[in-house]
Amino acid sequence: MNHLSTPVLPQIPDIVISRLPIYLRTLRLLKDQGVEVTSSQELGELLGLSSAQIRKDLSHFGEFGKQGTGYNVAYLCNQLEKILKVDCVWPVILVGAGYLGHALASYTGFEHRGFRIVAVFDNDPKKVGGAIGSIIVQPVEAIPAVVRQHRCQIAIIAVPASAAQQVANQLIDAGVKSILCYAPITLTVPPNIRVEYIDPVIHFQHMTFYLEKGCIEE
Amino acid sequence: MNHLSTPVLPQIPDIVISRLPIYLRTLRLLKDQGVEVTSSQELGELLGLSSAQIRKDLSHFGEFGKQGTGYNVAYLCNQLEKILKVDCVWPVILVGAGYLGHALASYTGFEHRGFRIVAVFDNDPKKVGGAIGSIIVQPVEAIPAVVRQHRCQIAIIAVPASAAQQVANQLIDAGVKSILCYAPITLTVPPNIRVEYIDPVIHFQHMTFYLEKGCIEE
DNA sequence: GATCATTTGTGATAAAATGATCAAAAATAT
DNA sequence: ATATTTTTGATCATTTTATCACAAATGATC
Repeated sequence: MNHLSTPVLPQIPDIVISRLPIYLRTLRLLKDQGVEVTSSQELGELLGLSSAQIRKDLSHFGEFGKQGTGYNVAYLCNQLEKILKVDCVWPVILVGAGYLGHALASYTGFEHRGFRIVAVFDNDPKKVGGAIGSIIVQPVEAIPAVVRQHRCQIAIIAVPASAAQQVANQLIDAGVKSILCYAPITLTVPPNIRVEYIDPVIHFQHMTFYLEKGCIEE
Repeated sequence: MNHLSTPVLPQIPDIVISRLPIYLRTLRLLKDQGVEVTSSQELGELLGLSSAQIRKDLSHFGEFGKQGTGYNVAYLCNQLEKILKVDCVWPVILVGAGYLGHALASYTGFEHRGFRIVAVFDNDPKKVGGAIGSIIVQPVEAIPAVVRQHRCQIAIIAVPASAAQQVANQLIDAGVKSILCYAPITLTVPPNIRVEYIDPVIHFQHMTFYLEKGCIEE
């Protein structure tokens, strides 16, 4: 192998990617407020970040600003949406029709940010066939067909921790590539599958480290 | 000021703190499975982290393991719970009694991990007075009294983005020190207030960067 | 049109986090 | 008893991330 022939493609740090959606969220807010131009400094103040950080993050993808002026809000929104590939609507499936599943399936804020829950699954026969808004809850056995039909790459797991790993396996078998897991458990998945987690207790326990101890009991 | 007199207290990196709850979550799982001893390597494999990382993180707080053996699961759980101050139950208040608020208030998984939702608030008169499990929804005006009564330092915001900043202000005025915000917005708060955020769309948009584009429309 | 105040994008620098290595200790096998 | 294996905690090296600082560009002001 000739190392000279290996192309050095500029690998963008994941930590940079993880900040882009935050930038986009705030830029959309500014846009909705009618703000036409902003600066890395203003954005930084809104987000609690340094202006240099924001400029450097954006510089990985191109030059979006104008010296002396700043950034055109609508243009930068558009560019970030393209970079993140959310200039479209992605189909998402949801497993788990408990309270949390209901809350997620009923949430109207996904669509305009690039996502739509297209199907809900549960293994409880009492829940299957029930409706959440316009979506009918299906049995988990229907997952593969629905994933294929919608070419769905993203799934949400909103089942109890005890069932989460098995559900994850079924989703991966069906072809899902990314999972957002609300179950308080770390999933074991192949390296090509991306999992992100939402567990409020993790955040609480992070907070309490910095708080003065103030307990009810125990 | 004499700089020699300034004690160099070992400041523990926040990124280390943020991993401890993950360790604890998995250790509790092992404990529940009857596992008595584990190693940094086993834990690392379960969590997708290097063993060195786990050992170094723990070394900030003391020596919890035994060479050649590893870590006693129950003991390490106990120590982590002390470090994170979750060897007790913290009162938490919740603002927002929509679908999400319902899901959070009904969730039974908080208590054994150190947290209890003690009150729910909403500004919608149609929701005030209603019951979620054993908790009666109160008007937001009652926040200060309840915070004082329970010495509550932690709050959850589960209201629409448009109301979140105002709710945050009310919570901070009432004495809350840490906020878990489910509204898709970055809050502006004084430097002594800690805010953490949960927004599934941020995770989705992070995922799509790495996926092959596959859209429904737009 | 010259001057001044802003603001970007970036190379250089500093700081932080991670990973590799290893002696010492403990348990197990021989 | 001795050798072997395992595993920690510490140190050192490397990589990654964040910050600094400034030339160049832009628009506003005089």
